[in-house]
Amino acid sequence: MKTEKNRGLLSIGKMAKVNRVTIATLRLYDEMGLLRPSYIDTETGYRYYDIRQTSRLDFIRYMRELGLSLSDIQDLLQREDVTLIEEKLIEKNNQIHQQMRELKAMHEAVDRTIQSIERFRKSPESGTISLEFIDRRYILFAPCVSNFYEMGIVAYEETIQELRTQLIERNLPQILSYSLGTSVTQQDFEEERFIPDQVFIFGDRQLQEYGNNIRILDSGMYACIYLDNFDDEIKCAKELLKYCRENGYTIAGDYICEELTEFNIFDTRQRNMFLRLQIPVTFQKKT
Amino acid sequence: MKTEKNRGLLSIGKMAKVNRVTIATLRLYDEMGLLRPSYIDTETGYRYYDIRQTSRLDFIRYMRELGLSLSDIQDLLQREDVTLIEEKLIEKNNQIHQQMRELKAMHEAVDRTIQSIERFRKSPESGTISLEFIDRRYILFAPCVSNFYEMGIVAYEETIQELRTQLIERNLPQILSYSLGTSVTQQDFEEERFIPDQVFIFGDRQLQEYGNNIRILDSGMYACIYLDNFDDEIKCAKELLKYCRENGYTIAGDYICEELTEFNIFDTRQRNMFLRLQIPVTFQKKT
DNA sequence: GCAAACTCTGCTGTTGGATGAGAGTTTGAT
DNA sequence: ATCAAACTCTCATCCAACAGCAGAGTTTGC
Repeated sequence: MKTEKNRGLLSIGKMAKVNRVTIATLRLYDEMGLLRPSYIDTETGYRYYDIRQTSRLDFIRYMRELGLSLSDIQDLLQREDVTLIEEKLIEKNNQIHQQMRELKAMHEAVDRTIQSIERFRKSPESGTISLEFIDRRYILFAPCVSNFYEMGIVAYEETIQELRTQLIERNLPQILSYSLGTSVTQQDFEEERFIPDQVFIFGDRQLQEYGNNIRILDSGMYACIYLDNFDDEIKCAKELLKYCRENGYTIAGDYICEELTEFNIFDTRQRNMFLRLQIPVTFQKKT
Repeated sequence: MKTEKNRGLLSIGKMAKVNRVTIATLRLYDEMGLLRPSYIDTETGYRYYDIRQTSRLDFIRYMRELGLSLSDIQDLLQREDVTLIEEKLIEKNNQIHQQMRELKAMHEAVDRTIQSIERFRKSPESGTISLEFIDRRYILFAPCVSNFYEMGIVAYEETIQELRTQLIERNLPQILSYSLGTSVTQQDFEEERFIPDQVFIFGDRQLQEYGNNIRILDSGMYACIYLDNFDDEIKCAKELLKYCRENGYTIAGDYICEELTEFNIFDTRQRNMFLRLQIPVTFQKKT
């Protein structure tokens, strides 16, 4: 009934429509003291807003977009200090830079995972032996704390924990977005002693920035064998070694087991992996 | 008391520590069926996990980082379909690109706001007349729907709504991060008729990509007067016109009122603005 | 054998709203 | 003036993804 006091003012619904917010939001802001309606009908409790209050609402939404909480905003509004706002903005700009870096890292991690899936899908049949040129690789390694060839998969998982710790220390994305590898020293391998030396992840050039425990696997020809079962590793590795000897290849470095984990999530009993065992080799040049 | 069944398994606390999650999180995942403990003691209800379950937990956390909800993840896990996961990852990569763009836009918006505050802080005293070179500016405009010189500030706010609509249509950041302006056509202005022609925001080059309602304000010399009160605009504009005439400047385009809004948030009764009125001028070249 | 550390269930709290019930109010068309 | 439609009020509940607590029971290590 009152048409005197709210002349030129907007009902909550109109205010909401004009500013593209919901009525609930306006009520919340009122309750929190962020944006009090210009006039409230004391009898009906109806809220009426002044169109000029849009600027304050703008401010609130802008600060929200910048990631400030409503109570932070309330604080800013109460203090009426532009310098403080400027500080928040500058801080926000730094945050944005940080977020951009994180986003980039995430992007790379996702790419790696996609590649890994593709590769898994297209890897050759189990038992296939091949001779491949493999480009230089950068790895982040940890020494093996237990012999998982003897102690089984649980020991392997424990060993990986150490690697995980290193990833966390370096603020790197978690293990799932990398492929894993283990090595046996050349000497042990040639004498057919399967003693794990290192466990590692394969990264890219940028890994070099992360200081310790980084190693480069040189580019070159590798004798490889593919298999899909952790349990057959030693058998296949020996087969590969025999193959190298029969063909007169010279072993040129540590034995490597590369693990494309795919997603070992559907069966908790066993890692569902695909392995590519690798022996770096060189050849007698024909002179 | 039971030490048979949980041999080699981890209590919830150890599992939490190893994976750097909280106990509460593990309990939640159990409840939701995302990660059921390997063994539960039926008498005590104690949960025991297998170290191999870390891989599943890894997956959950990886997907969480990618922004999937727990129920989405549950879905993925139940379907056991790697293709689906790959799709999600590709989708996520697109999202990341989008986010990067948004972040960049936000960064620019924040920068603009900071600049605006700085400028406000350092603007000269009210009433100051100056002659300035102003560089080319890009504006996004809307025609004025009402004469706010006659109808007052409420009409002005209504006019701005139209501009706001355009910003939203173009997915541009909200009004607060731009400075506003209004114009009067050269002819009207010279004949001292204050009829608003356009209302607009000042943007940057990129604005050109946004199609319609974009206009360029040419670079050149402008006669300017600063003031801090909306109500004095016409008075000051006339003064500025008089000044131009007395000095023999030739008016070379539309009259512009640039509004540095600062933050008009602390006093809801009135926009707390700082205005720079501008008349583009040219001079008789001395020959 | 005993204390310390751990774990259980069930509850509440968090943020920034969304949604809904049930009652009352305003608006616009007749 | 009337009546329905549209609007608004308060109060309550719900969301996601946990965090934290209380009070009771359990395991561990010395």
